Amino acid sequence: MVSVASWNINSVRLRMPLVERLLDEETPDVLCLQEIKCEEHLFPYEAFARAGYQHMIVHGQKGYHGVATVSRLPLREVSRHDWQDNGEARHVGVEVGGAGRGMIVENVYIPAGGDIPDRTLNTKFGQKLDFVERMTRWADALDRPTLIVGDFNIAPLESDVWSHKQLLKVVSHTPVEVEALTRFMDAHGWDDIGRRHIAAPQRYFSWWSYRSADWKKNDRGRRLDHMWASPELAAQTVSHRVLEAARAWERPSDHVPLITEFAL
DNA sequence: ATGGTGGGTAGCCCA
Repeated sequence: MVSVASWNINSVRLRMPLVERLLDEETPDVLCLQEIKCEEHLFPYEAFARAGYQHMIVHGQKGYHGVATVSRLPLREVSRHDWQDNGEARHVGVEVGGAGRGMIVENVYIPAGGDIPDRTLNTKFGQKLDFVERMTRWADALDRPTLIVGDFNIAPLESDVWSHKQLLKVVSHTPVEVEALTRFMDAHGWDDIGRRHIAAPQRYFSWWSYRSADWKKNDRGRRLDHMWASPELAAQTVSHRVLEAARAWERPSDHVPLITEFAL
């Protein structure tokens, strides 16, 4: 069994106690973090090593974005793409286990894309679409079973949001974003592990805005975080969970962790 | 229709 978790942590240094709680309670073999918000030399390497996660691949930058993959099993970095071509740290790819025959785990943080869903009025929205388009070209050439996880910042299905109708013009759920993400899915034939285990139209959210007096009561969530795999790898999944309780932990991230177990 | 909160870091950007 190998388990992989993904979590947009929104500052790894501030929320290291929450990360330690997750590692202690769930003991995933691999944890992919997004929005670590620190440079590589400021990453809390010692705390992860103390928790039993001695293998760490960090792609950080000052103040914004940044991803890290930590593991109890040996890791080897295989790629570090800049799909936006602007120097932001939003991806790292690793191989878990033996070189050439281990599991490929791609950890990605797709840009949020700003507030206005129009690339002529909002550069960031165009950058988001271009980022997904470059991912699509990359996925088209993949030649190994791969797992890709992270904050995609797109909720593609109607049941991935609290109100399909009210979010159609809200960045993260617009048709143009969903179409771009669908092209990415089709380029490799990715299997959406989340929806394999919690089939639509069941409620499935991974993010609730901080800008709500009571996130739980209103439950205006969205599924922005995903775990997608090559079909042969997805067929080996035995469980998938959304740790919704983590949204109520002390000083929480606005995202919650996802965990998938593989029978490998 | 609007603004609401949170994090990093230095006078705003990003989510």
